[in-house]
Amino acid sequence: MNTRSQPIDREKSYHHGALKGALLDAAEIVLRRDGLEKLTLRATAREAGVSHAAPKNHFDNLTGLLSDLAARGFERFNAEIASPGEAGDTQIDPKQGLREQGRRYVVFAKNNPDLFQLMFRNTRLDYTRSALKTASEAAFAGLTHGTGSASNKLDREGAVGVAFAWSLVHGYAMLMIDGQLNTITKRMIDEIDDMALLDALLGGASDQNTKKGPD
Amino acid sequence: MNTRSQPIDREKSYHHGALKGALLDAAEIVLRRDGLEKLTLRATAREAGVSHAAPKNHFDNLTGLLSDLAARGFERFNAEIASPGEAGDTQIDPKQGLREQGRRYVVFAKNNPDLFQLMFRNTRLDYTRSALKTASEAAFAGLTHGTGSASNKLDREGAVGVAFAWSLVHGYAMLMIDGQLNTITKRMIDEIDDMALLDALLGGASDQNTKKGPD
DNA sequence: CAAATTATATTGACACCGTCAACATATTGC
DNA sequence: GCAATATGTTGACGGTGTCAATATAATTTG
Repeated sequence: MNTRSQPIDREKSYHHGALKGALLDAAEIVLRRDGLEKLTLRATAREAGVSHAAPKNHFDNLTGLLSDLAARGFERFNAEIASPGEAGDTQIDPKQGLREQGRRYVVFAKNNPDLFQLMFRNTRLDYTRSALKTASEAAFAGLTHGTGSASNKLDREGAVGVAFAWSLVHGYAMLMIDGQLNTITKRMIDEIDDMALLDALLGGASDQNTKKGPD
Repeated sequence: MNTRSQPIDREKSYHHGALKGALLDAAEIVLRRDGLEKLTLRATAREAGVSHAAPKNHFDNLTGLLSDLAARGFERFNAEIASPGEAGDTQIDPKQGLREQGRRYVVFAKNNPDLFQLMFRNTRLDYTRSALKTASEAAFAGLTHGTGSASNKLDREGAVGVAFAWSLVHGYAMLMIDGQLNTITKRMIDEIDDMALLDALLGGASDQNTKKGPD
């Protein structure tokens, strides 16, 4: 209770200060530690050390919390997916860039499986919420940009290209997360890593000894 | 509802007769009518007209009910996906057959979105349950068979082929179900149907006037 | 500076959920 | 007919989201 200097010291103050951010942090912890199923309003409040109804003031309801958390996810997603060559626009090979972007897509899903499912699973998400709306739209715009269709309008060929690339990596990520990909890798003569299979799948014949798996 | 001549008259009998099947039927109704989120043990029992704890005798817990329901889904899935040319083995063109199988995959997802998500979403499913185990294994075997890799063991090329085709259609189905595909179709100059886009995506240049949509 | 107002957090209640134990009833085997 | 078993019901528990009522902090206002 030694509150001094700063406006509030937290710890034991009735008011928490910036609770919204703290709740999102707490939700992220719960999501990563206990999984998407256990991510509840009350668990989040518990993790943040506040009462069970405190989140209502900041998120209205569960959908609000999940949506804002998904928005955070899309921001990270954007930062990680956007090819470094996109900012500087110094691409060596457009096809190679697309492969790299697809690889990052799957890596993100592998490293953040619960967050990934939260972001792309429709249920309990409100895409009209400003935070989620802007972040997700930026993500989708980035995807179309990555396939070469920079314009806002897509012709038939461009749409097919985007849908093709997106479906491929998204399906791979989902099958991988849900464990169904094992039904393939387990039947292989010489089992290989998830990411190695992805490289073989994306690369055509990019690299032969794709035995690396830097998670 | 006027069942007679049968062993029990239902309606008001304490024992229900074949409750397990009736519960699965009820669960299917709830799933289709109220969605996967609302599919609960109690809602199923309510729909079947029995007490809230009745399902426990037949399914142990919620996982049991969902798993058995998913098993039913995989059986229907198998019946619908397996190409008619597979039994008779009278395929015109293997590539054409694969396209047709992929199309059926997406059509199944479109017609049974909640069931599809139940089947392929890992959470709350127990794949070691005999019913689900056999049905799902049959489904996965059918998929590998469809891509030409009939053997139980997959070489590198075969595995890549299966993973490629599966990821493509699975991703498309998921993006379609979750509504994210709209971000593509809405940006198209001339908007087209989900299935038309799929045809263009799968077919390469199979058919030009793919405007049919027999749902 | 004190009072009024607003913002924020707590408490308690409600209906729903899955799950379990205790009980009641029907079916089956002897 | 009676015991044993299978099946269904009832009631309880702790968990959940959500809401209304309350309490407290922060801010504005006079």
